[in-house]
Amino acid sequence: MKVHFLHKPDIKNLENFIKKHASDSIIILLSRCSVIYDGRAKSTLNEGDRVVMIKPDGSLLIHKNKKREPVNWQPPGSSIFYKVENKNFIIKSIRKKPREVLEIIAHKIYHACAFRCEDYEELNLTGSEEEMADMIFKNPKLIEEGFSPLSKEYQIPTGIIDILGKDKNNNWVILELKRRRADLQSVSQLKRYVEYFKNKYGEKRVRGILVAPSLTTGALNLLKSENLEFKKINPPKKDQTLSKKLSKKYNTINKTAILDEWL
Amino acid sequence: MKVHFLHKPDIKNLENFIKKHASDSIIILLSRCSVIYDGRAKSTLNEGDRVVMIKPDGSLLIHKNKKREPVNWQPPGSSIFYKVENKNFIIKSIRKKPREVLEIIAHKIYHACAFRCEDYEELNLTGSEEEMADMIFKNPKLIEEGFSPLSKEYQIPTGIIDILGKDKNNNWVILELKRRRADLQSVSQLKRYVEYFKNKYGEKRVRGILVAPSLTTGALNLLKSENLEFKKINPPKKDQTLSKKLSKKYNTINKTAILDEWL
DNA sequence: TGCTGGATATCGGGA
DNA sequence: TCCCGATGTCCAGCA
Repeated sequence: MKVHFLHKPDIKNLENFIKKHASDSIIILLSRCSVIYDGRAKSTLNEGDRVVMIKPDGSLLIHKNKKREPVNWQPPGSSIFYKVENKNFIIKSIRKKPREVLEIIAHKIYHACAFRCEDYEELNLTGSEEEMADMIFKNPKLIEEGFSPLSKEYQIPTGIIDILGKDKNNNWVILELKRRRADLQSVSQLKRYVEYFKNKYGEKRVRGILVAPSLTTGALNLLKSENLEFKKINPPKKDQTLSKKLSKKYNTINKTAILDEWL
Repeated sequence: MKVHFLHKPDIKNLENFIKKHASDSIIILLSRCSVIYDGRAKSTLNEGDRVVMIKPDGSLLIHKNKKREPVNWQPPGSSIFYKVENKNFIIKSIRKKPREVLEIIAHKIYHACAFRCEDYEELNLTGSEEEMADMIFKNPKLIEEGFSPLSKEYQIPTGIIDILGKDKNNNWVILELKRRRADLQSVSQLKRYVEYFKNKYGEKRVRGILVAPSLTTGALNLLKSENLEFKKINPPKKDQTLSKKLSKKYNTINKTAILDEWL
């Protein structure tokens, strides 16, 4: 059985339900609850309806009816404790380092599910900064004619340079890559690396280039005033399909047709 | 009725179920699905068991059985479409700006819930950077004797200064606050602000102080070499309780006793 | 709407 | 473990 559930459970049944399933299933509780958190910060949340999700890896999420972010949470590795007290179902999650304690006082449980979630597939993502770096390494003249990349992820005391290389005049070139619009922090980062290299090799032999699809106005101004450069490059997106097994299974789905119908 | 649910629903029933509830309820689907995303980046996720959560504000989350983060998602404001095709239930979420499209191909739906989630309470959080700023404004000698804060969130072309003030010798003092261990980026940020002020008011009349509970080694080295300063301060945590109504309702719960029992 | 920086950020990689 | 930076970061506040 993939899914077990209790509708409007008796609180004693709920306790057994969680005891039975929490180790290998995602537990979802539709509940009316209050929440107390104390750790890196500290918070309270008064009584309201929320979705509580507890994963077998110790992650815990409490979701309101809005936003992408959980209102309270614990990261993987946290330990779960629970008990019944005064007709409330109380869940406590403890993270050891840093020490953080989260307590859910569930006044009502409307519905509980346990989902034995079998998943052997990982996300295949394309369009990352790393892929920009690979592309530039394979095709350095995307930056400029005569550019030679020498090192990726080159470590210096003030950080990690995305790509270090030399230009056709043998100047050092430091690239800072951003997959999205670059901002002031991106420029600061590049400047920090360039300054270290200038201290080491002399003012006139080090160039810094910010590589990104675009720049904020503030970033552009700072870049200019610091004599740093900008090269517009978009992160590459590889072609992707779902696995063959899948395409076969559902080969009558015509994605273009779906799109036409919807858009 | 707070909660409606379908166990092993017929796909046609599911369609009606979602049509009926999606506008005012959180929809949770325990499903076996594949996911395609294309937007700022692009991804595929092959068939596996996942929890899908759709909120009335358009947020959409797809959770695997591990980690705090959803494997795929859409932020609030996205539009949901759905339909049945080849015995699959297909959900499409479209975000307009930036344009991002997410498609869930649900091969099986094990269980579906709709939760009319009524929640009028907001999170009360303490221990933020903003509260550090308030504390320093009220009690400036936490920084040093004779420090006078003049402005909070002071905007300059290269960013926003947390606290701008003067010391007892009438030097400008720029504070950069961090609620947690400060790193290289924190130092760069402070340095960026200090450099703007030095250009404006002269080298010797501007000090920069990083205010945080601690520093990484790299941050400390950079701070020293740039003649910036460090002041160790922890973010304050206010006393908090759940609302009176609540404490009254559950006044027999003794939190200390709970802690003793558990820890 | 764009810009800026905080966040209980989370997460992964490297030393 | 600490350090460092990416993230489809999300999100609020402000000009």
